[in-house]
Amino acid sequence: MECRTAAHEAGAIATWFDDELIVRQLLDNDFAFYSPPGPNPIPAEELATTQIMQSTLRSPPTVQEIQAQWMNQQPESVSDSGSVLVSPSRVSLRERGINRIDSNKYTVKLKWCENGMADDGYKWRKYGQKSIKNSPYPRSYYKCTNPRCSAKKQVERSRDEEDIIIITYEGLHLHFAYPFFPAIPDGGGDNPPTPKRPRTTSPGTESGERFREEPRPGTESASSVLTYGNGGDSDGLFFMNAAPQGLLEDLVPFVVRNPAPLLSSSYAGDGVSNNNSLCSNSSSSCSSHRSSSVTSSPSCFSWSPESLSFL
DNA sequence: CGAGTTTGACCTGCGC
DNA sequence: GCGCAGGTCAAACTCG
Ligand SMILES: [Zn+2]
Repeated sequence: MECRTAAHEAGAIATWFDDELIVRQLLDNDFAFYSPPGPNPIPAEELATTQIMQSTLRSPPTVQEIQAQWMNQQPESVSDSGSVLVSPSRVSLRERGINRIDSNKYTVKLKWCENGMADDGYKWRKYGQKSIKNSPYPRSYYKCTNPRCSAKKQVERSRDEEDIIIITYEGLHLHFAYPFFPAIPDGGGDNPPTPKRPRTTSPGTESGERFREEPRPGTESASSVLTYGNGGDSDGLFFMNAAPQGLLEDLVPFVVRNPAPLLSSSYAGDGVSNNNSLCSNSSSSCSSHRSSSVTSSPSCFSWSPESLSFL
């Protein structure tokens, strides 16, 4: 509703390019504090492998990490259709589980994990849940808690594969991920970074609750699956390097649109923000109910081979 | 008490 | 026009 910003509409109508402009404007105006990405001390390559691996255990990979992965692994090219083709293992994102539904909508399939709380760095507030016609599982609706952000996401469990969660992202984030803001007064856009993990909620909710029907013991398993650990909000330093684009999208979109080094063209693509959410966190944790609130996202979110695998 | 979740009601689009 | 299904609202409730 009101949240829906011009960016949102523009995206729907035209292309995300418009959004980009808007976002940029916002950035210029509102995010003065934004500091340009600093050079990454760690070689991208290591970052990719090392950090991501580590993050798997403790915290969700950051955009930076993912970015690095992509940069290293794939010099890919983008097809006009919006899907990205990767080289080495060149598989289109579509094949990897990322599908572009609309100019500003993407779906991501994630493997569900049980405990971790994967946080995509953004806070989400659940505003609805609906049972879907041919699915035994309900779909949850989330909005970014930032009042100026129109990003939304829908989380539902795949009826075919119970351990797969399908997340549909819609809209761009017009702000940085929380962790990224040190102590910004506020104007920043989002709320100040929360040092503690207030409630990371969503995790529970999304999947937890809805899916909680049966907390699946760590199904995550898959070896090549990237699972986000939780790190709470903290890790989300998404886009530290990603310059302005950082705020816009999280990983996927990022990847989608900038398969190439995002440093340059940044998001000219379409945008979408994605976060990930999902997973329940086991009931135990999240489910506790609101475990949080805002959540970030699900507990652990893992990119399965089918979805996105950086490794 | 504030922030977030839950959940039924309401709204809207679409097919018949 | 009607009914269904999906999406959103908002009051009530929970938790820290
Ligand atoms: Zn947002």
